[in-house]
Amino acid sequence: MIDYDVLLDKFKSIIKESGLKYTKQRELIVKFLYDNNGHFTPEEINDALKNEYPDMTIGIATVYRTLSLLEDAGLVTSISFGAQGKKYEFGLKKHHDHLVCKQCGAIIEFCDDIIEKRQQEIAKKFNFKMTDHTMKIIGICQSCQNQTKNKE
Amino acid sequence: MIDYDVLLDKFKSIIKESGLKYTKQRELIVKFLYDNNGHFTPEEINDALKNEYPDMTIGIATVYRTLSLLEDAGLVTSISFGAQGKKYEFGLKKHHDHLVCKQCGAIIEFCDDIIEKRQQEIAKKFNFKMTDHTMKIIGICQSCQNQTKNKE
DNA sequence: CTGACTGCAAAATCTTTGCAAAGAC
DNA sequence: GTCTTTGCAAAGATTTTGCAGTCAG
Repeated sequence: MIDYDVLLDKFKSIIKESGLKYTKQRELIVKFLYDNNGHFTPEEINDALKNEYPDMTIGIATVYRTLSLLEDAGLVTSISFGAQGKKYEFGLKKHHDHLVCKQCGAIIEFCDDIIEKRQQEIAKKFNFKMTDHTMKIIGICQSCQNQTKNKE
Repeated sequence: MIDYDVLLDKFKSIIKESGLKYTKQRELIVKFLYDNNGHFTPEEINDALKNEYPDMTIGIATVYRTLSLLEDAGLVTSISFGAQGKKYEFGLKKHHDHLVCKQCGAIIEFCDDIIEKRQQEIAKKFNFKMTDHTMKIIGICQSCQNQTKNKE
């Protein structure tokens, strides 16, 4: 996994190159996603930061603006849930896909070389310049399967 | 492709089994998705139906309610676009995945057996009861690539 | 008839925007 | 100092819900 200092440098370069400014808020959001391995809604990120830094006020609008900025820069990626919005995760890890439990919302990550390779072949076949790809396997996770059994 | 009459029968059985009612509005929405091969937002469907049947008033709420019903029944499937909502398509065609152009929003469908098979293996590996899966390859489609070149 | 469905409008979500004050460079 | 960013609150966009009337079975 990329080192936090390296990440910070990368982030600062991107900021600089775009003529943007480096602010505490932006750093905290990057740091949060770096430190917490997982998938978060903008609101969750906002709440967590409020909790962790009670003396700072970070507006939800800033979280949205920053996430959108970070996503453009490729530092975070998002996974969407229809009308129920998006969840964000740190983007500079090895590419991976997701298993999503439609009952409890749990997300399991996995990576599969066969699929990764095949996706590239498909994009090529359609003359598509692939910039990203996502795969979601939707279903019921093991623990939810067990719960359902118990209830019946 | 499944015949419209067969589809209608299927739809009616589902309706009956669930103790629901068969209404003109529901039929029109199913028919629209059957007739129009493509991906539509609830609003697009609503507008199209308003256009096609000017003497009927179909509320947007009904479209949402029906789509959700149809999705549960497996007759339509949806593809999500983050905060920009969902698009729906007719669901009883061969399973397939999507290439999405992030510039013009075009959606190309494709189907790949290698990926389909691999997805099942992965779900099994994680003891996941797969009910559905989606793959999106995001990028720039060929015609948008050409346009960008011309502008430069 | 009875209970489900509909359209409407109001409410609820989630996200974006306008603006004055604050902060980065 | 200048120009971007921020937080707030208000505005937008999308989806859901409550309700009285309507319609299918």
